[in-house]
Amino acid sequence: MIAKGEFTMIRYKKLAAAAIANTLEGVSEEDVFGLLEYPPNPEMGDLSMPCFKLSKALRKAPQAIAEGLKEQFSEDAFERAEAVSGYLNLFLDKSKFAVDLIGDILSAGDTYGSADIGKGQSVVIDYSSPNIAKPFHIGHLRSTVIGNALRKIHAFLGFNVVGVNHLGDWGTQFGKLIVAYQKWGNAEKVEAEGITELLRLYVYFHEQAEKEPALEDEARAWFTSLERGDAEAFKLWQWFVDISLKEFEKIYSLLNVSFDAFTGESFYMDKMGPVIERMKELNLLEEDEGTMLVRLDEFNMPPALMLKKDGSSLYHTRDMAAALYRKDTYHFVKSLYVTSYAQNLHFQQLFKVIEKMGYDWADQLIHVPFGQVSLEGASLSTRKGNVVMLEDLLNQAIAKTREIIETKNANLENKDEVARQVGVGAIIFNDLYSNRIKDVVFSWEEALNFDGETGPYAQYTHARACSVLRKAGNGESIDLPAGVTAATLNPALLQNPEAQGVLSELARFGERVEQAMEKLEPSIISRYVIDVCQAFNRFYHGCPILVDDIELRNARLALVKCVQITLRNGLALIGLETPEKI
RNA sequence: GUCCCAGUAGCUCAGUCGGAUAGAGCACUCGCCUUCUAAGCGAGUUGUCGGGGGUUCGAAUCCCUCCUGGGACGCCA
Repeated sequence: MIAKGEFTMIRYKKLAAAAIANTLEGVSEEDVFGLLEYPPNPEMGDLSMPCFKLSKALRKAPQAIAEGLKEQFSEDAFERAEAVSGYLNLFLDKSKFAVDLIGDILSAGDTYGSADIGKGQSVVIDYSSPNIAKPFHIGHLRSTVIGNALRKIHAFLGFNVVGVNHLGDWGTQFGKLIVAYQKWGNAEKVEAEGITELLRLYVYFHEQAEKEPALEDEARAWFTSLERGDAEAFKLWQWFVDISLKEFEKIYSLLNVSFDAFTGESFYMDKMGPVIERMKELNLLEEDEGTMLVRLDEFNMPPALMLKKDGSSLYHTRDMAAALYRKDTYHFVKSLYVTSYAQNLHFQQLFKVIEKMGYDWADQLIHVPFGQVSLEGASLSTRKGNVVMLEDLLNQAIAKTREIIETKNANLENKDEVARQVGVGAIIFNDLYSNRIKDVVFSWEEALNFDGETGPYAQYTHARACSVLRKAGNGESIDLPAGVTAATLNPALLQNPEAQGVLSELARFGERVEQAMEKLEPSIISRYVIDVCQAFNRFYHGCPILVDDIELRNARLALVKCVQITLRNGLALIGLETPEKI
């Protein structure tokens, strides 16, 4: 049995490292392991060690070292070694490796690629966090899908994950909304049109307030009542929140995204007082022009405002309370904030203030910034109407998918469900495909492109693998036919370049998952999935699977099953569903 | 003005810890469905890795500097 997280490739790397370290004076196995890398192409072997760094210590030329190592290298798991221009190139015993790897994947199934490195540790992830009473547009998509992917990646690695939706559900805008509703709104219309109507009232309030500034005072007064627990204000606020949540839930359900807690800003209203008191006790607060702030000069940062002139709180205050609450409640080893890079300074300040309060876990707070979305180069603005509603985008993608299915696979049984899975997959994948720090200029054409490195391509490839598996069996199940196992397959039949290409991709899954976790970068998984698809499609076109030769057929089928498992697991990590038929 | 981030093929982007000829997709041209899903596969064209210095056996990657673009910089979040 294989220990969870101990992947085939890692085992072989360790064997190679041990064998090499054995023949080198004063160089540890760990050192060698760290030096090992994957050669750029298969002719150069499966693993390679550059000898340049050893050159100084050993007082020998790299090529001489490589040749010396080649002479002494002895390890059953490898069939040979070569010394090429300063590199020691190792060639796996392909048969042994194929059997091991396929055995690992088949026995692990849904857990292939997972590990338990996070066992017993909690990670809090704050993501999505839209504002109540404002529509959910494409600008909110990134935080939602990046956070969702990080959540799944951490869970896959054994962490206990707490997904938090830090809703923007508090602030003076609710006073404005109450005033606007009472003056110009009606219940039926709000119930019928939801956020659309709330936004209309909100915008109308601003238009009127320009002519009649007293409205602003009225709004402030209502918000004060709300903070004091006024029953009427609270009832309206709760209603607005419920209406918004109902619409957000619709989006989250389309996206297949979920949370463990919906603790928004309002949740922390009674938790900020104690934090302010504590900062006062520690002499961190300084009065300046009537405000209270924390100086951060020693970190070369501007001061962090904690209280306004009128004594009310700011986002820093709320985030302080939230950070402390999360530590007390969840005992996290990492607490992530998935927001746009526009908030870089805010979070750096926040973390420093917590450090200054003496909390040694300040370094467990991590901002996960991502690039900004713009529309035709102009920034998104709800009030200017320069915005694309996420629901519209998703529906367009679903409709387009539905059309394609109609022309290519009209007999598919559950077309609507598959269209949703693939259409939504296209949108999610598109957002997770490049490094999260890159800015995105939204384009309908690109978002709805299903060719090449896209979600539909990956899902299609998965469905294609399923199709072969179905045809090999009873026409329904995608399980391998009875008797096809790693132990019985003939690995010599998987030595052609196409099959080898697939195997070497499959072997790297576990390392990629860990990399994605360390760098907090879902795109590493997206890229990997595409690499697997490309290798598999090459194999698919080059090597007929359902051939008469039963031994060859079974060997190839086992490989197809491994691809199907890896694609399904990989796509699940970035939040894509994997229909078996498309 | 100060600080942070980004700059790689016509476009969108990968590029591991500094390693071997800098890679994909899109677009364009051509070829491939009487074998398993053509949302696919193959072939072809495309590079001052923003510029200039430096460190190194070796730099797209590290350091310095400049240019361009984006962002942040006290009472919004």
